[in-house]
Amino acid sequence: MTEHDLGVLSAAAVIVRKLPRQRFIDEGAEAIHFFTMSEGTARIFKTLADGRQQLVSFASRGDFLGLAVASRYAYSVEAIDAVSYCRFSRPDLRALLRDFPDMEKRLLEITCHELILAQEQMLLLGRKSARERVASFLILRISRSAARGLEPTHGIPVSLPMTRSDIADYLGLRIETVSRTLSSMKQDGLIRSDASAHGVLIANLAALDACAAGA
Amino acid sequence: MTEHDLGVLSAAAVIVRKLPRQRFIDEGAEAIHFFTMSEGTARIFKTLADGRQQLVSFASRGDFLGLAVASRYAYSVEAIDAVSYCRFSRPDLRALLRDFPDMEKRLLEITCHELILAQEQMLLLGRKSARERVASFLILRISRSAARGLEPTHGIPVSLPMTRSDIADYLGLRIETVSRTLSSMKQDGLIRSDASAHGVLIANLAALDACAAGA
DNA sequence: CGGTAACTTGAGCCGCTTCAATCCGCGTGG
DNA sequence: CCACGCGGATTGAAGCGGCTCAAGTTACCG
Repeated sequence: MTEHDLGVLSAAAVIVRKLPRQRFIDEGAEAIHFFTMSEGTARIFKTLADGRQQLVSFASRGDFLGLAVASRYAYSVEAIDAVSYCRFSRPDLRALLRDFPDMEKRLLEITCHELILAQEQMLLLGRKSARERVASFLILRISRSAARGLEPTHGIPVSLPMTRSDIADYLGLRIETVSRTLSSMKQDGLIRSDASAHGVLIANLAALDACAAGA
Repeated sequence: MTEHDLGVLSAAAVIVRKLPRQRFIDEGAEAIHFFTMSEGTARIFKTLADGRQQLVSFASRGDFLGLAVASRYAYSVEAIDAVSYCRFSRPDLRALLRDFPDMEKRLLEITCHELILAQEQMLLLGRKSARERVASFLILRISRSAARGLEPTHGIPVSLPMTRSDIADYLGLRIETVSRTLSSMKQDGLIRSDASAHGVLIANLAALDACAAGA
């Protein structure tokens, strides 16, 4: 979603702020609203009866939430850090799509792109080993991390603002496995520690890439 | 996709037939065409370098193939049984969308629905046990199997036209695990054998449902 | 500094995979 | 009509990758 679209949308929408851990979409609830993220990061996830969770994706600025063909939300969404978003009703969305026909095309493009990402994630969840999953995740995160003044001597910086628990729920692993895998990758010189646990430096991108691809 | 849409599309398209095992979309190839399935069943899948496969979905009559935001196909597609489909070029699709504006809305709806299915599958692949996966799969197949003259005394018939290998690749398991799980479900009275390996009868839907939901 | 939540590390276990041996169904040809 | 062959399915035994349970360690915040 472009900055221009966001502008148009926010004019018709209510702006809402949420603190970390607050939930603002509930899987199975009546789908009344649509949302576009304008600040922060949120976790989109599904839950099984006994509490097992699968994180379907991370949402950040520009992402579209509240997707539902039937009248109920297909997933829950919680703020990871401080989040703000635009909220608008289904009738308002319909009006917007009428007034800005290009937006429908864009919406289709976005949804197709999400579907492709979802399929890539199915490959990861169904067929990749723990190490391959973590490698894939780190590579995915490169684009999300501002590469300001990159210094190849130390490695490509990757920020991991979410907890290990979020990463584990995203990769279909347990937190211990994520932690162990990161340690083992440090051992093998693939990555290096950044300050704190919420960031790493990629020391050997080629090797990490090969690992992510399943080689 | 409705029968009416299929009619409109087939008027502008080339109709092609494929025999079992023939591939007609190649992951990574230039995405020149779009496709709509008109007969048979196909496997949509992604592949890793060493041959591991993840089946992303089964395609049958009315399903839309060739999705690609970038210019390359995101997955491969192969015929499972005898398949026929309509093929048309991207410019033709654009013309169709111009001439039938409602089709874009429908395309968006279809894609949203696929995305929701994909997310459900992520939950399955990331968090469900083998038994829960097979239970989920059988329940999913109920709707695909014509429930002609259902006889609750013998169980709800479910047809499994694909091989165990396809099921395994869809569920992120090995064929041996699928086979063992089905046997164990028979043992436990959840399902019964139909004639041949390509069909079962669901004997205890409630229990199977509970299992699929992770209870 | 104290307390808590997040992260790391270790040891043992379990579910799924791997490897291997049948078994079954079906089409083919003698 | 039956023997044969072949691909798919089933079953068995052993191994291993990721999970579970548990004990530290570190980072963060009052």
